[in-house]
Amino acid sequence: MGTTSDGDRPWQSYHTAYTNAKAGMEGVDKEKVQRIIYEMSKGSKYFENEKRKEAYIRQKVENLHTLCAKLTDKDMPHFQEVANKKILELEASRDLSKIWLHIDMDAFYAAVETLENPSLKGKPMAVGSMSMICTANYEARKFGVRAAMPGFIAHKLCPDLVFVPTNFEKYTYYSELTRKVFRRYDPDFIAASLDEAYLNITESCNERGLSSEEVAAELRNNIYEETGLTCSVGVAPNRLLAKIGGIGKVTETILKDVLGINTCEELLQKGAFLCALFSHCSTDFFLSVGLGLGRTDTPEQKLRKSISSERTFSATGDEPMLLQKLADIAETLSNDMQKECLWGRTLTLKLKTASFEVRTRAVSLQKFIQSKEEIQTYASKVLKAELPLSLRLMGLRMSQFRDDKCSPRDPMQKTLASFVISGNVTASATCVNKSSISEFSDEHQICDAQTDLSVHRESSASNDNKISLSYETNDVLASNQLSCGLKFASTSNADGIENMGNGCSEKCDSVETKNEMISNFSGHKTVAASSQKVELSWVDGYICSVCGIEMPPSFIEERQEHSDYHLAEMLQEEESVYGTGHLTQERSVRKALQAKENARKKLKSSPNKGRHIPIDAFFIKGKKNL
DNA sequence: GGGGGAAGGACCA
DNA sequence: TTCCTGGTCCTTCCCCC
Repeated sequence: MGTTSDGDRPWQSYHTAYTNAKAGMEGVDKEKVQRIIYEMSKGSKYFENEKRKEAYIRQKVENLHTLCAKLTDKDMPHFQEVANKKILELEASRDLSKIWLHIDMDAFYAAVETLENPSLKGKPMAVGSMSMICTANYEARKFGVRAAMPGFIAHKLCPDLVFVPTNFEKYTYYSELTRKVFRRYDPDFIAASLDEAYLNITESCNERGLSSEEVAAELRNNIYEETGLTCSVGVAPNRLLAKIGGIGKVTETILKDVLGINTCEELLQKGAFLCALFSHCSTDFFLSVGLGLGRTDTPEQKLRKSISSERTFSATGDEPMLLQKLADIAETLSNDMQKECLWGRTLTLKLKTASFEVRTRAVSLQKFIQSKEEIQTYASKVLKAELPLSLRLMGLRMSQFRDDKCSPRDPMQKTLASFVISGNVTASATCVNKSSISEFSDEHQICDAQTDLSVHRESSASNDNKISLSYETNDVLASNQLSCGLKFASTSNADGIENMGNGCSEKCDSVETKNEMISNFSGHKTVAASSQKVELSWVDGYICSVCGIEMPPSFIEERQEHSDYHLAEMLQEEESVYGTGHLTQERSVRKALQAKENARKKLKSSPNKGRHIPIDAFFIKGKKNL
C-alpha cells in the first residue's frame, strides 16, 4: 500500500487480486498496470478498506517475525525432527496409481461469446459491465485486463475494450456440451464450475492401452471438434497437482515475507520453521503441498450447505429503502429455495457498509422457513438491530436445511429421528391432551450405504414418515491452491498439457472406511419391529402421565420434545432387551463413524484434503496478539 | 474439555 | 462516477453441559 517507504512509486506495493499474473498476461507492462490501478483506486473507500486489510496482514507478519526471532538454536533441532517425521509420514501416503486430469476451458465466457459473434474475434473483449468484469479474452489480457477487475479500470487500461453482457444460459449450454465429452472418459467426473472439471482417466487409459498424454490430447481435440472451444489440461496422479492452483494472496504474502518461501522445495526446506511458527493443521498442509500430495479419490455427490442472495447498491442509510431492498432479496432467496425445495432454519444477514466493512449476523430459528414473508420478517428484525448504518450491500443466506424436502417440519422431529438409527422399527406414540391429539409412526430402513449416515425423512400421503439412512460426504475438491506467485514443479497452461510427474494421494479413509464399516453388517438391512407403544397423556391438561413433569398446554414445542424424549427412552429400553441386536450394532457403528469424523476435525491433520487455510490458521493457537 | 452457534475471513470460479 | 456474486470451509470466541 502506498506508504512513505514506497517513495515516488506507491503503486508498486498496491497489490490487488487483479495485479497477479494470469494465462495470456505474459509480457504485460506490470508496472504500468499497477500504476493505473493505483491511480484509479486511491482515495476511494474501497482503497481505504484495502489499506486497512493490508495493515492487518502486515501486523500478522510482524508478529510472526517476532516469534521467529525468539527461536533459539536449541529449539530448531526439535522442530526439524518434527518436520522430518511429518514429511516421512506424508511421503508414505503417496499414491501414484491414479491418473487425474484437470480441464480448464480457456477464457470460457469470452470464448463462447466470440463463437456466437465471430466479429469479436481478434478484438480485446471482456464479459461483464463497467462495474465488474467476469472474464477477458487473451487480446484484452495483453493490456492487463482480467477477471474480477472493475470495468472502469479495465476501460482505462484498454480504451478499445469491447464489453459484452453476461448470458449464463448460453454458458450453461456450452458447458453441458463439454460435459458430454467428459462423461465418455469418466462418468463420475467432478465439475468444479461451468468451465472446470476433474476427470479420473485411470480406467480409460488402462482399458485402451493409451498413455495419459494421448488421452488428454484426444480429449482436447474432441472438445474442440464438438464445441469449437479450446481448453487446457493438467495431468497428474492427484487433483492438487493436476490443477496446481494457488495459495491466495494473503498466504503467499505470509510465506514470502516471514520465511522467504517461494517454491515447493523451500516449503520442505523450511519445514522446521513451519512447525515452529504455524499450527499443526497449517504445517501439514504446507508440507503436503511441498511434497505434491493431493486427493486421488472421487468424492460422493456433494449436498448443498447453504443458499444465498446478495445485492450491491449505491450506499444509503435510508431505513425504508434498506428494508425494501431487504424484502427484494428475501423474495429472490425464497424463490431460489422453492425451486430447490429447501427449508432452512439459520438465516444470516450480510452487510457491507459504505466503507466496505463486512458484517454478518445470524439467527437460528425454532422452525424451518422458506417463504418470503418469514425470511423478510426475521431478516428485518436483525437488520433493524444494526441500524443506523450506511450500507452498500445486503445479502441473505439460509443454511441448516431440513433433511427432507418439500414439506415443512419442526426441527424437533429431527431430534427424534436422531434417536433412531435404522431398521424397520415401527414405533408409535400417542400424545393425548384435552386440546390436541397427535400421532406418528416411523418406519425406518437402511438405504444403500453409499452416502453419510444421516437421517432422512420422507413424507408420504399416508402421514407415515419414512426414515432412511444415507451416506453423505463433505468431500470437496482439492481447492487449496498455490498462487502463481509461488513457483512450483509444473502447471497446466493455455497452450497444452503438462504431466506433473510424481504426485500422491492421501489415504481416503473416511469414505472407504465408512463403506467398509457399513458393509460389515450387510444382510442386516432390517431389524425387528417393535410392538411397544408409549402412551403419554397430560393429566389435568398439564401433568405428564409418564413422569409427572408439569408443562402447560401452551408449551407446544416443549411438549413435542418431551414426547420425543419418552419415545427415545422406549427405544433405548427396546435396544437393551435385544442386547446385541442390530440397533446396538448400528448405533455403535454410527457412533464410531461420528467419533472418527470428530477426531478428523479435531486433529485437523490433513488440511491438504481440499480445505482452504484461512489467514488465522497460520497463527499458533492461543498465541493471539503475538 | 467438548459441543455447538455465531462471527469473521480466506479462497474459489 | 464506478470495485460482484454465490458458495464452502476454517478459525476463534463464547456459552453451556
